[in-house]
Amino acid sequence: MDNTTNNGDIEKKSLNFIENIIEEDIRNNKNDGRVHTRFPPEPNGYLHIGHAKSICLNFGLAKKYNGLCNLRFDDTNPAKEEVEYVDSIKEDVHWLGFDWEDREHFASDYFERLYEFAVTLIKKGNAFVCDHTNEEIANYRGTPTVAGKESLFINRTVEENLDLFERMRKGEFKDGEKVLRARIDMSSPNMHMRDPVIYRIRHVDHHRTGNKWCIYPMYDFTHCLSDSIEGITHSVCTLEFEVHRPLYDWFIEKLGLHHPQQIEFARLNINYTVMSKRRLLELVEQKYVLGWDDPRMPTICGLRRRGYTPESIRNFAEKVGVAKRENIIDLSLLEFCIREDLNKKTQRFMGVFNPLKLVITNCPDDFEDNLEAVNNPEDLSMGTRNVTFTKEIFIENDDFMENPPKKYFRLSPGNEVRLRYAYIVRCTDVIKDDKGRVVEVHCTYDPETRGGNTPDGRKVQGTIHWVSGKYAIEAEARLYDRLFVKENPDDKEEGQDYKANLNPHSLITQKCIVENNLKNITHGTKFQFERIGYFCVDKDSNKEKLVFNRTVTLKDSWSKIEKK
RNA sequence: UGUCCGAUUGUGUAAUGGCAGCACAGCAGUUUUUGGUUCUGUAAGUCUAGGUUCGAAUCCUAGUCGGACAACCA
Repeated sequence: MDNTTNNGDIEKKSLNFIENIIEEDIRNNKNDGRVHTRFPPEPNGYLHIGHAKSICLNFGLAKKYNGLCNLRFDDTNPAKEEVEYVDSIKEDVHWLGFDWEDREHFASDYFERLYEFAVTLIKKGNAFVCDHTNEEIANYRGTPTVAGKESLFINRTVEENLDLFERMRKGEFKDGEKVLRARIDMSSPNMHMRDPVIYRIRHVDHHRTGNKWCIYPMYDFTHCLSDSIEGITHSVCTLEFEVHRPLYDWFIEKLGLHHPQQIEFARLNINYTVMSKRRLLELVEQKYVLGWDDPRMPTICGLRRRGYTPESIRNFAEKVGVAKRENIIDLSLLEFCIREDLNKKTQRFMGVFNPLKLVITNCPDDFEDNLEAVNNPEDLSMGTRNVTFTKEIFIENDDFMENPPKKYFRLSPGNEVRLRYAYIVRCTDVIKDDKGRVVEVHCTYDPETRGGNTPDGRKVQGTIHWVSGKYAIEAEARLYDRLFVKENPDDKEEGQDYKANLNPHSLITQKCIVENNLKNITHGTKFQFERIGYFCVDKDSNKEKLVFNRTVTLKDSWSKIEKK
């Protein structure tokens, strides 16, 4: 793709290594220049942001090269798979913004054809039925440095194998009694080529085929053939499948089928979180989090509930790049992507999280003033709203200091501060309780500064947010932070596991008081509390009780200054 | 002590034998009725050793470091 820069030069946008391969294939008219990818999840868990990278890659490649991308469920292990997961996966892929149209496939749809392929392999002498136990097979396989030994059943005749395989299908044998194996090379340095099992007996109902089958094909056999059946051209997967590629190619070649090219890239990792299905499942099952969609989880549904947008995740997937090198992405990049998106899109509101009462002493008790507030300074077309100013208001506790350090721009005794969209006030008195804590601040307001303007041109450094004591409403805020305290959750003491690094403060629930314009806000709405962060309305929210999730804080350069 | 893969600023990612660039993070400023945003500037990198070449991050050799592989999981 060519981009024109400011000075009119044509700049070649750099390609990742997969795009390079594809463009080379197109130049060579391989597959008649067709590009067809697929996203092949196993429905045994919820999708996470690592899958999002793969989804964006596969669908993105198809789109970029005018090709197609299929959604295919790799559902060959009925013991672990459920419809619940199928549904959530479809929902998440759609939510991310991708459409597989009528190309929704299941490996289980191919069971009959896969069976026929296995029969062909047997007939060609490339597969045999083996009676060894699980344990024997493992022992015979050898180790990466020691060659394996051939199965005692490797020399069965084609007829015997055919008969046995058919009887396996008919259910004449118990689980584990027999398997079908590919006949390759027990001394291969690649463990996957040491006569791998391709069919096993499992008398278990499958979520789609019910009790039709009691033998199920293994991944290596199923995946390449499913790709081939669907006419996939580029089969993109993660690095750990690199050693499987010779097997992938072996099945395709032995059966003489359309040959997709498997290409491996490095999976996504992000610091301060975990990304394996096993661990995410563990966090859910052992109740370290509240569910798959807990906003602290790196799952797609968790990020969605947290307030992330599909655009921000797609942009993130773009920014992390695609390569073969192992990588750990800074969480700050993800945060950058969501801030960038929400900054442009969301309406601003004011809310106070740690309230301090502020009384305007020079106005009447029933003073009320409706002030105009800009909804989004980044997008004036989003209009304005009214906020009501009253004699008693609340400000953030942090926005007042009795003995402020240098460079503190907010309220302190004798000093002025601007109340956002309202007036400039000067602190005249501080009321304390018997323990010496500040419980109330008295100010005078300057009526000439309505709207926060300074007609006299005077400079007021600080602007703080506020809510009316009379009109503000209460809400629950759920403040989320990183799930783990360590960048690498595996960085742990001897004898502990990664869960010891769970952040005890990853969720803080607290009350806040917010402007009453938020009263009728609906589930899913995203907005910014000025000077605090981006929030969204949680699904637990209702008319009686508003619940807001903090998606991400605003960048906070004051905290850096403060530390110095 | 096997096979395969990888190694570029703190983190990612480009440069396809010809000026090591971009983003995030950092730092210093600018602008600002959000200590947000914007804009500007700045520091920081080719794992090591040989070789090929006029010229090497790129090609070759050896080493070092990291990862993957020994489910009837995917």
